[in-house]
Amino acid sequence: MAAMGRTAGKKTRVQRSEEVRDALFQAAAEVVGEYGYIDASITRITQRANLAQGTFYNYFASRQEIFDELLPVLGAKMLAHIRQQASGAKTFLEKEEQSFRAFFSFLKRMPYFLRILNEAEIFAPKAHRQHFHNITGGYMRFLRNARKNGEIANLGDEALEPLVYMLIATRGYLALRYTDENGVVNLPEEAVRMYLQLLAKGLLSREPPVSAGSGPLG
Amino acid sequence: MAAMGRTAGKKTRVQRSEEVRDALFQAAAEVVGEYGYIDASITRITQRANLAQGTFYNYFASRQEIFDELLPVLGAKMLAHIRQQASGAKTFLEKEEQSFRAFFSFLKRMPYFLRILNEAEIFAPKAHRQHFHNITGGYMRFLRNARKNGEIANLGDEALEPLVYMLIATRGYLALRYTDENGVVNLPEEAVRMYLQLLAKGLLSREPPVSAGSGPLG
Amino acid sequence: MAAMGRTAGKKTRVQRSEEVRDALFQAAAEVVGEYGYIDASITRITQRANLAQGTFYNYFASRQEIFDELLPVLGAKMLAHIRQQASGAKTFLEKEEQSFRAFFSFLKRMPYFLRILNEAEIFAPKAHRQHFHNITGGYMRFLRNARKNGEIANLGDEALEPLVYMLIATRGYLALRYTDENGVVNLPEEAVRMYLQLLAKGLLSREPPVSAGSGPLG
Amino acid sequence: MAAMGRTAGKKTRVQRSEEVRDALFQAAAEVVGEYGYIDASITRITQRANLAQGTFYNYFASRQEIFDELLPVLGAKMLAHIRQQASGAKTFLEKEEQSFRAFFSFLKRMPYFLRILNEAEIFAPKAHRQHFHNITGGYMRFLRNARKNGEIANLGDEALEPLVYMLIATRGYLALRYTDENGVVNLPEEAVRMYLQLLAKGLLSREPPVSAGSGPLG
DNA sequence: AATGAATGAGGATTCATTCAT
DNA sequence: TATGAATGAATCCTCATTCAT
Repeated sequence: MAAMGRTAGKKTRVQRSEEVRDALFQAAAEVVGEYGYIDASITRITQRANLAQGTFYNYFASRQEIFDELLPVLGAKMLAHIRQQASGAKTFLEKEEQSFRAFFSFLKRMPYFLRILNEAEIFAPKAHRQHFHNITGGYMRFLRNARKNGEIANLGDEALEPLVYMLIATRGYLALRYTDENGVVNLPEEAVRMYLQLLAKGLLSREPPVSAGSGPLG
Repeated sequence: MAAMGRTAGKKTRVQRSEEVRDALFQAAAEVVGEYGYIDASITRITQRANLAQGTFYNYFASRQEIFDELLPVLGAKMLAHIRQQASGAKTFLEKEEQSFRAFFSFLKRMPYFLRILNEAEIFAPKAHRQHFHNITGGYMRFLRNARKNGEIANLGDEALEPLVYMLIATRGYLALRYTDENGVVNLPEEAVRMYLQLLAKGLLSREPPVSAGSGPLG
Repeated sequence: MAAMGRTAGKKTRVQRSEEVRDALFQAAAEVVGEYGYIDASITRITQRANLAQGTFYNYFASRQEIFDELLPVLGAKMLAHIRQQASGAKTFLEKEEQSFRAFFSFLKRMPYFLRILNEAEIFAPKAHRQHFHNITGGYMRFLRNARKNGEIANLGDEALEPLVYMLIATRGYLALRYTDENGVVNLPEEAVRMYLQLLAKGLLSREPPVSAGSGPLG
Repeated sequence: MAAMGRTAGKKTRVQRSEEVRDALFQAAAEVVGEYGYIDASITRITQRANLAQGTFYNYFASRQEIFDELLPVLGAKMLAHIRQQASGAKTFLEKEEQSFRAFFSFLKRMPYFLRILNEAEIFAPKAHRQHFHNITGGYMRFLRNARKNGEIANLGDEALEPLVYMLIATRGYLALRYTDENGVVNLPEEAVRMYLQLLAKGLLSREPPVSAGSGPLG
């Protein structure tokens, strides 16, 4: 009995501890998503978690520490979501489309992720670098594979890397562009089509041009 | 002669005033470039400009005011630079290349611009929106023109807009990627080629694929 | 017992909190009394209370907030004191005398009250208005009562109101007049007599005048 | 001719100097009247006078200096006005009435005076003391005279002095009471009557009282 | 482990005053 | 003498972090 009680107690204690930590984490994610890192004060975070200020420091050494944890944890969830969504795709383009769409469906489910991701570059640069490393690494592997399979042009790794950045950049900016004031993202189909067409065929028409005007920012 | 003297004297007064304002502006740009908006304190800015703290408030009503001025002013310089660099290009692709390269050569000349631009989204959101509006507007016009001339595929405006975001996003992320710890940007030629190839032909090989592996983030 | 202990512990926590708040309040009252609102900086107040500056903001949202609290709290004490002192009086004139004297004996006990009261008109206008409202309201009721009882002349409320202002004004100015450089008030008996005589009989002699000189400010 | 010119020039210069000084003084009076001493910044004062900030210090050694000058100068004007208005009165009570009314008619003409007067106690205490000394001195002489003439009761100077304070206090508070939010004073006739009745006969009814209620602030 | 009060460094801003022109 | 820019001291307030209970 006593043993059981102790065991149960210990378990409960660890569990409880994890629950508190999770509550803080979740609160931090929401608060950062709503107010941005800059206004994500310990007060706000602990209030949202229904805890006292001091409790925070039983679980995280500093404000920065929880900031640095946000992106890795949520980024992993994002990757898992995307993988799962894209798992059924066959061809290179199909996979691209599925994972492209999955990124946006993830944002729909976790509206605060976009802000956490964007602002991390400034407020959690280390975490941001790490996240990018993960993302680009995975993407590189995917492209190398497609290259090996002859699905995409035979490009060197030096070309593939900037390409990866382009594709990731694209997702981020489009998300920003199509997020409304309530933080809800709504990607138009045209954008998906355009993205895929760019990948598939580029932009140029097959017809000879008529004449040239001014430049892109001209 | 007396008139000249007076004029000269008055000019000097106004001139000095402008010089001080410019010094503050320049100091702010550098400090924000180095430390980010968040750590760009009035103390730092005025110290760098060799002025007393109070002097700042003779020229700007608040810290936010100078923050809000940074991007518009420097953004205009960027546009001027790009236009000038791309002025000789003839075809759509040439213009894209020139202005693409010009963006990076501008960053070489003004290393602090990138950080000012990136962080403005958070710290000077109004200015950032305006800047984006300018940039995307110009880009749209350019693409419409190319479309009219038959240089690019006949896409609707609903497709053009996401495209613009993709292209701008690309520049920003590549700049980030190829900026070293000293803030110096160094874009490899491979990246330029890749960018242009994507625009010109897309990614797909003309050969039939062998098989498909995992997805892009897989 | 455990319950008692817990209760006691909790009490102590709350108690200490109240002690600190009181210490800040008391310090603020003294500092304002000595230096005036304008020079009652947070630094001075917290130093006098032996607390860190930041502690102030755990108890008051702003400097103005504590300023706004000074008069209501001390004003209530003044009223309590006066009521208590005047409780034994029977006739209208006795009551007037007792409460008149009580005002000054209160100032003896709380030398800083006078300055807090006077300057509140400028630095805590809302509180000052409220205080005046309280005071004049009570005075009006008192006078109406005396009127009903036939103790004083049968005057309309339109006459009573300015009268109330006259009587209150009198107290304030006499306090000012008879406060020395150390902030100690010392009302001469002659002043009390004069005050009561004015109320009782007015100024005029019952003899016919000889002749008239210049005016009051002549 | 040259001599005349020089003389004229010199005169003009002195005149001009005085004009500027007056303009600053007038501006200060208005600004203090509108915003209070605390918000009467050099910037505001000089702006209202259409002069540069620095010009102020050619005429006054400090902000405090002009503050200290406000009340003496305007106070003298007030006295002159009252004397003039009350010059025709014959009896003690007539003189009181006339000068009482004159105080309020002066405030009508110079709405900013009341605030300057009231706040001077805090922001120009020396000037305020001096002003009070002047006022009370004149009032004392007036009362002594009336006493000598047998117009008022035969009171000692020790009684007369508090009396003076009561009467002056009365004016100040009634002015405050009957000034509307636009700074316009409007004294009801009832207040004048009450004031004069108090002086003439006091408050008490000639009838025996019925019973006694609570005290004045009870 | 939870609490929440105490701390104090740090930063923006104001404004009287100085001073070179 | 008029100007107005430069100065820097002074002050309120915020908030991450510490620590006693």
